[in-house]
Amino acid sequence: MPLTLENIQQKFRECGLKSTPQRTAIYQALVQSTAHPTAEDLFAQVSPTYPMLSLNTVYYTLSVLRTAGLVLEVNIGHDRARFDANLSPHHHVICQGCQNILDVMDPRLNRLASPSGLPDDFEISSYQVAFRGYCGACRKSKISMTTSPSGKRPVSS
Amino acid sequence: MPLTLENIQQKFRECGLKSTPQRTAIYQALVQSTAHPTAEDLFAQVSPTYPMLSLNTVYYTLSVLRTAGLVLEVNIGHDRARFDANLSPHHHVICQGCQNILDVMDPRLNRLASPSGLPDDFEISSYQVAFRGYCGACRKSKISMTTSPSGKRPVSS
DNA sequence: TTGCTACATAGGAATCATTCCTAAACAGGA
DNA sequence: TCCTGTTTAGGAATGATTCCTATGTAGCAA
Ligand SMILES: [Mn+2]
Ligand SMILES: [Mn+2]
Ligand SMILES: [Zn+2]
Ligand SMILES: [Zn+2]
Repeated sequence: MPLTLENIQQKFRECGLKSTPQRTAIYQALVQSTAHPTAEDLFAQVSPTYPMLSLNTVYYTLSVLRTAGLVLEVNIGHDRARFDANLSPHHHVICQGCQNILDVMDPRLNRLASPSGLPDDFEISSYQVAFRGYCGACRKSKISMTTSPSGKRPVSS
Repeated sequence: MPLTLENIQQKFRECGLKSTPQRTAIYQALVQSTAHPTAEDLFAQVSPTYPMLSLNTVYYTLSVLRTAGLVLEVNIGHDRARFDANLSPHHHVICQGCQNILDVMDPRLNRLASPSGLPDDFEISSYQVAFRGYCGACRKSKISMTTSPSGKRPVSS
């Protein structure tokens, strides 16, 4: 099933969500992306089509979609919140240079045994593996960046 | 080796760090804790002994210790930064009720194979597994908390 | 022991992502 | 078509973290 407008609107109806142009555009932009964008990324992408769009609405919409279970908040580190409409179980790798986040679909990671050594009454409901490293582009430019501890984004897809 | 003052001061010297009362107290508080405290947690703990201590100094000290490799920033989610002086490789579980973070020392988790499906030029340098769930105390009180999406901390320490 | 100097501290202001507040617009059902 | 509860936009508020800067001081050398 491709992501036609009717498809999105039906998904909203199934979740009991009103279907508005802004909400549809924000969700569609997120579904089409594999970059795990921030609220501001989505705002920048949808804004040209809806010049009246408020960043506030993006935040509100994302919280609604998250509550409905259509969107996941994928935060690696404690910087800006990043979002993911890919609901299939998977993990992530973040480039410490450009901060780009890639999906890691390796099915072995979805079978990790419950960890030992926890209190008996602690109940694990989920887990996420966050890999860190450097992408090819950032590895090449890493030599010249001895000063700043956190690099800028050279390539952002 | 217990954590005497001389021990801490020697460790600072080995890293080329000046040894000040504030710095020593902050690091000592972090070493003694297993709670992965925030900067403000540490400020609250050290403040009574050093009433002139600035929260700013806590942030600066933590960044210095992190750069020196004596302290790790353990951020699960993108909320406040939390710190860890436990340098042995391990992972974490966070209670979604009280936000307490526990260490997960299961050695199996330190042997995960490099994930498949990544671009060839991506170089993984580390990874961290973050488990989520509910501790015993929060499970018991979860029934009465249908309204607030993120609960308060019932037990902290 | 004394003096120098680079680093550390404290306090205030600035930053910035996110949330709160509120009035107007509107989607969806009656 | 009308009503009502939701959604939106915009402005203000919040709060963690960083920036700026003057003063203090640890560690080294004379
Ligand atoms: Mn993803
Ligand atoms: Mn830990
Ligand atoms: Zn990169
Ligand atoms: Zn708990």
